[in-house]
Amino acid sequence: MTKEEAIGKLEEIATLLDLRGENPFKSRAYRTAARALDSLSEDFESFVRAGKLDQVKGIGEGIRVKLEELVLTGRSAYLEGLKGSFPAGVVALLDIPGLGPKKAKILWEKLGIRDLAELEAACQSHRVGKLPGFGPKTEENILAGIEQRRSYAAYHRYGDLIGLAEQLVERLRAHPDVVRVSLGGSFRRGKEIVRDLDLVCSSSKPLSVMEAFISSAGVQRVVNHGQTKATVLLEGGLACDLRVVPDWDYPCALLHFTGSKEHNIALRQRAIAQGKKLSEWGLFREPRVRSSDGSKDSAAEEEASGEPIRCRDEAEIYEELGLAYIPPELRENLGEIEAAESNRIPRLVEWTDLRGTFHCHTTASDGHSTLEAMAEAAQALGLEYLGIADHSKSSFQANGLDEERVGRQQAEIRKLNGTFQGFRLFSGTECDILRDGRLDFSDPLLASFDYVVASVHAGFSSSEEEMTRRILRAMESPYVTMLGHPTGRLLLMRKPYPVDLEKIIDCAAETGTWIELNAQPMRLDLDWRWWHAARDKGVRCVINPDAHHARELAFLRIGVNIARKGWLRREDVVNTLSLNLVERALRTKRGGGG
DNA sequence: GCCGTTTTCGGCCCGACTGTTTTCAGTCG
Repeated sequence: MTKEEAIGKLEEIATLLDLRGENPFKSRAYRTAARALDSLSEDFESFVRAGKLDQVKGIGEGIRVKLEELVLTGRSAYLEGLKGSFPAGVVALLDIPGLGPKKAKILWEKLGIRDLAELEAACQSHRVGKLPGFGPKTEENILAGIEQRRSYAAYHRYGDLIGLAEQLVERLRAHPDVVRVSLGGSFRRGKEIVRDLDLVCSSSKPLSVMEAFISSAGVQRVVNHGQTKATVLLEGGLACDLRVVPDWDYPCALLHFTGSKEHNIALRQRAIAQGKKLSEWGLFREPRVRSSDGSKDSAAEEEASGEPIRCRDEAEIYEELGLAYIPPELRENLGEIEAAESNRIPRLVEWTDLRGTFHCHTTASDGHSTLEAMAEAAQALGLEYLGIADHSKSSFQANGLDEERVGRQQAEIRKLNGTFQGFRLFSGTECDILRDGRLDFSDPLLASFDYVVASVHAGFSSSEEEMTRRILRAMESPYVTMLGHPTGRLLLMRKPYPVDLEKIIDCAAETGTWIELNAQPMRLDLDWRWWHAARDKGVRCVINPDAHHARELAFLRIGVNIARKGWLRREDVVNTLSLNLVERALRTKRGGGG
């Protein structure tokens, strides 16, 4: 049993205890224990087998015994007993916003509701609103929550699919009959939300590749498959399409299946204007006029297509159309074709351009890695600096730091900085923007940090005017270096709070406040759609992982993808600056030179 | 269920918001 699996089991126990209405501190103990395991750096299984669990703070006699059973036998009688006391679907009720363990328990006990479908029916027949503690508004909210869940179910977050997507490509690449293979679709374009995965590969033996694909591990169901095309459902219901083409068709197939549709349409129109024809089957010169019934039979189409123009890769197709190469992230028909025409495609920022980052948490607030572990991980990634920005005191739920603990952390950072060579920790804070736009710390305390990330964590229900005023006021502060996750959205979970982003962007440009591109896969906030315009107004972007664990520094890569999608260049991203230059940049807004 | 100690049991993170209720419980961050 891996550590991650054990953590999952502990959390499952905690949830089930909540549902049973047990002492809330008991379930909290299981969650605390799960967090304690998460921070463990040693090899989990040997650690448990060596009987070292009792050294871990947060794991006492009771949980230790259950963990040992889990590791030695792979199961837990206690957990199975808990599971047996509820239908499996009851746990899913907790996914509906506004439904916690107490209400879910009432629904199950009083109305016998066992899953979301039954809950929906009960709300529609107004049986829920009659329960004590429930009312018409709750019924409405539950129905809206179920609807939202349904509409999200078909989508997946980019960040959640990276591992799986890369694995699929590697597996195909290793196949002896595969010549070239790539991901396509919206995933290749770096969209934050994707519906399915598209794979394109070239081979002279498509059947053998197809067979390998549909029988590979992780495929739950084969929806359909022929000689060149297959659709399968992977675990979690994610659909994955594979196209296999002869190698000379590969560039056009990849271009076609990468999209976007709008980009493809624009490219085709351009081809037609040049007396050419572009389709998934290839690029052709002097196409014959299409038959009047507009039929799309592929063989007939190829025959009618005219003389093929051989292109070795996508770049040659663009070249043939008189365009500079357009990176997949930009293929949304949002000006990239015009830019490619006049050779104005920017050199987009790359992961290796990053020299450091800000906005990371440690065990001092709600992070799971220590200051030392974070610094170590940053150096292992080759970064020159790392900014620590734990929560401020108003974020009780996140164990925010008060003035005294801030002082201690700053001292700790100074001490650690004395031990580094060519690396520096910056002392920052993720300071709450309070309801009236004031900051959670006094100016003198804010001045003691190297930088300040200002973020909204509460009062999401303010009107757009209030929220905008609140954030603008915070940005006016000379101590606020950057605005954290500007819209507070959680992809597929929570809508952004209402805020006038144009005003925020203008204010950022005027005050010299950086805007964060929060690279947490759930956030990816500010959205890529705003960055091109923000950049043109002179706003600087800072890509931050919002890491709560040392391994989450890797989120930076996802952030860079989104920055690329937002047309950002190296010079638009502050944390591509070297340590020396970034030190000056951090002082600029405070009037300290730079 | 864990921790720390007043070493045998009490405290465990807190405040705002929503929708219910008519003074507050449940949920959320």
